[in-house]
Amino acid sequence: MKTSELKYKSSQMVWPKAPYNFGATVFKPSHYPDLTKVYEPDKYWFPLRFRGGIYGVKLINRGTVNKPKIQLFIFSNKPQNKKGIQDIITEVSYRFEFNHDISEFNKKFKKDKVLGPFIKRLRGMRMNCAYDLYGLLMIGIFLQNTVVRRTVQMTNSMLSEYGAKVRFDNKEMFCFWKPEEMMKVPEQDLRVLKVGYRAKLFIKTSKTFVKEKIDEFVLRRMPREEIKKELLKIYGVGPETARILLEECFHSRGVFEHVAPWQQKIYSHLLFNKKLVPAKKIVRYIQKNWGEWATLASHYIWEDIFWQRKNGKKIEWLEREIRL
DNA sequence: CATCAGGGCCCTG
DNA sequence: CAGGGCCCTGAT
Repeated sequence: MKTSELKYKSSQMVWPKAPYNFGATVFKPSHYPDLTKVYEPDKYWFPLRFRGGIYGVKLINRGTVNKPKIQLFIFSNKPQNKKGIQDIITEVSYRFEFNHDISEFNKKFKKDKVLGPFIKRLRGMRMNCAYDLYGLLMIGIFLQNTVVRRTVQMTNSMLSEYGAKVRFDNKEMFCFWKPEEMMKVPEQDLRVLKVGYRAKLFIKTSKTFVKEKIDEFVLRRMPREEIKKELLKIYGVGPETARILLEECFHSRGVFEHVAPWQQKIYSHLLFNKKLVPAKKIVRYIQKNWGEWATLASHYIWEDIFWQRKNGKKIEWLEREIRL
């Protein structure tokens, strides 16, 4: 495989809207590890497919939660111009919610009996999505109907075979293939990589992306319910994958309507201190308590336990559910 | 050894 | 609307 060397570099300073929690926003400990990004405390590297090109983006935290400041480096394989740089910054701002105003969320719930402690620990955390819609959909397919270990294995083998390897700032990582490429791959070639029946999904959804000219920039301007309707039309996208895409890629934060069985167990522990509470009850509870902020609220509750785990706390019941 | 379910989804009856 | 099948793998 050919590695793209991104040797042209530019640097800009950006000031996200406070409060902005850099670490908790760029890195999500609940996500499975893969080769598409690199995280170190206060630093984050990822490839960005944008307008037909691949760029390398590096974010460095130069501020605090209350006085956020981020240095944003762009790496490319050809010289950069002002307009291009500005457009990439706008895109990264969208993906990492630099300009979202969450002050109302904090004000409203910092003394909330349930949510308060979570907000205290993760204050300024937002949703993020380093991927474009197509990339995140690929992740969604890797997640379907399997355990995390196998998801990781499938992702890595597919990236090594079909991904675009990029190198910048002395880091190497993979960017997902383009749908135009994947739609032409014979199903048998994918089956060899042990992705099972997902082989068909990768090819079919790629064809859909190309033929229907699915454009996430158009979707972003539509109301949530419209986006959801469009996403569910894609073969292989059901309620859970749509939820992932809506929350992460489209930054939808007001509607909480679906929990997968795995999440159901974890929310049952965290919110009800019980082994298994009916999914419907969990959904109602979260939506009722935190209304137009329900998704963001659930995100705080969700990520918190994984941060504790990352920071070395042993949580027996959680380990059983993760099974890495 | 066999059987089963897993961070779903589609299709069928 | 319930239930079976799908790839593969580790757990039982």
